[in-house]
Amino acid sequence: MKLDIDAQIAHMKRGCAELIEEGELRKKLARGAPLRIKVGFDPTAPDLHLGHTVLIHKMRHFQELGHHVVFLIGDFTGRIGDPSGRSDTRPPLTEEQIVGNAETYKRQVFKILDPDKTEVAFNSAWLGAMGAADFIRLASRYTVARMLERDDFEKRYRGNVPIAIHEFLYPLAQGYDSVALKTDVEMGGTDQKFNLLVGRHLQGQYGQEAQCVLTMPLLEGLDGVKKMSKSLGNYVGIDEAPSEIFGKLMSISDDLMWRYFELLSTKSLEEIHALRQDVEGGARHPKLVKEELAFEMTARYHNTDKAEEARQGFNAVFAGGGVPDDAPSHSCREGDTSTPVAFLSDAGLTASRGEARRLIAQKALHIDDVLCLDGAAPLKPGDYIVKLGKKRFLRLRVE
RNA sequence: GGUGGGGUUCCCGAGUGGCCAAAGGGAACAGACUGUAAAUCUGUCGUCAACGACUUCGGUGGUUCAAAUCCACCCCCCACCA
Repeated sequence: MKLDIDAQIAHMKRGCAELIEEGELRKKLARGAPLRIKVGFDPTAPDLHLGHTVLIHKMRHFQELGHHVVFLIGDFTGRIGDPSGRSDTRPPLTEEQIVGNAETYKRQVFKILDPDKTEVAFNSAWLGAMGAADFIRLASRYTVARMLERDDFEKRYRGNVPIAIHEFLYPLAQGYDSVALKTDVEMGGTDQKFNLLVGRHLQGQYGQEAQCVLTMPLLEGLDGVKKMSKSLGNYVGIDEAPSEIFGKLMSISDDLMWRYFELLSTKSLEEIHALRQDVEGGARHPKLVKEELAFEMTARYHNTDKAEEARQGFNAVFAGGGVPDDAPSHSCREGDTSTPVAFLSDAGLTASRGEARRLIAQKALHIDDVLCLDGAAPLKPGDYIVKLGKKRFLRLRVE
C-alpha cells in the first residue's frame, strides 16, 4: 500500500490518543524509507486479550503502510519489574519460560500481524551485554527531577510510598531499547507515555534522531470502568472459544459498545457514527448492532463460519431457551445420587451441596424446562436437560 | 541497628476474651425487569447427614470453662529514626 503522506498520517492517527509529534513524523516519512516501529511487550503475560489488540492492530496499520515493525519482547526489563505494580514481586523467569512465552506471543500475535514483515527482538540481546559501567553511563543521561515527573513516581514520592532505585532503571532500559534499535516511532498504551518519552530523550543523548511517540487509549474491560486485564477478569482473550468471545461481547453495556467499535472494529468512523445515530433514533435495535460487533471480533480470531455458529448458538440458548452444544454431561444411578442436590454438586455445577440447595431455593433450577423446587427428590431413570441459572447447563442421564 | 504499626473468609476492610462463620464495601451468583444487556430492586454468598454440628481469622505451642481477640516463639510486610 503506497499512500501520500497525508493519507498515511491519517491512517496512523486513527484511534490514537496522542502523537508526538506530527511535524517530525512528516519529515521522517518524507524521506521515503520505511520507518522502524518499535513496540515493547512484557514477557510475563503471553495471554493476549482485546485490550492488547488495540495496539497490535495499530502495528498492523504500519505494516500495511510498508513500514518495518519490531515486536520487542522485554525479557531483560521484565526481570526488573514494572514500577506500577509495586506489590507483586515477580519470580525471575527462566530461559525456557521466556522462550515458551515468546512462542505463545508469536502464535497469538500473528493472528493479526504479518509474520513476514515482523521482526521479533529480545532486549536482553543488548541490555544483557552491558556492564555496570555502561549502565551507570546510561543512568547519567537522565535526572532524578525528570524521573520524578512521572505521575506514578511523583505521587508515591509525595505520599511517602517507597520507590526502589531499580524502578528508575526500567524507563532507562526501555528507553535504551530505542537507541539500540534506532527506532523512528515507538508505540504503547497511554500509561506508557512517560517511558516512551524517555526513549525519545535518550536517543538525542546518544546522538540519534529522536523517535516519535504514538500512544493508544487503554481499552476498558467488560465492566466498562477498569482497564481490561486478565487479573481483573474483565477481559476477552483472543484464544477463547467462539461462543465465549461472542457471549462476552454481548454482555457489555450499550454505551461501552461504541467504545469497542471505535477501538476494535475495522469499520470507518463515519460508519460507526451512522450506526450510532440509527440506534439513538430508533432505526436500529442496539442488540443487533452489538451482534455485529461480537460477530466481527469472533470472525477475526476464528472465522466467519464459527462466528455465525456462535451467533446462532447465542440466540438459541439465550433468546430461545436452548442448550449449548458444549454442555457437560453427567450420569448417575437412581437413588441418593439422582437427587438434584447430589448431581448438581457431583457434576461440578455447584461448588457444594449447600450452594445447590440455595440455588434451588432461589428458583434457579429447571429440569426439562420445568421449575424444580425440591432438591431432595430423586429423579427416575431417563435423560434430562438441566438448567441452573442462566449460564449453567447439564445433560443428565439417570440409570 | 533501634522504635512503632500490621498479616482476618475471593479482594478491600471492621472486629482486641463469650452476643463471631466474623460488620461494611466490592466482586460473584440467583430471582424480578430485559435485549444473556447495562442500570435498578430483592436475595444468597465456609462445609455438612443443617433450628444443630464441624472447619476458618500468617505458623507453632500455651493460658482460659471459652480465643480472630491474651501470652511465647517463629515467618512475612510496612512506616519512622539511625
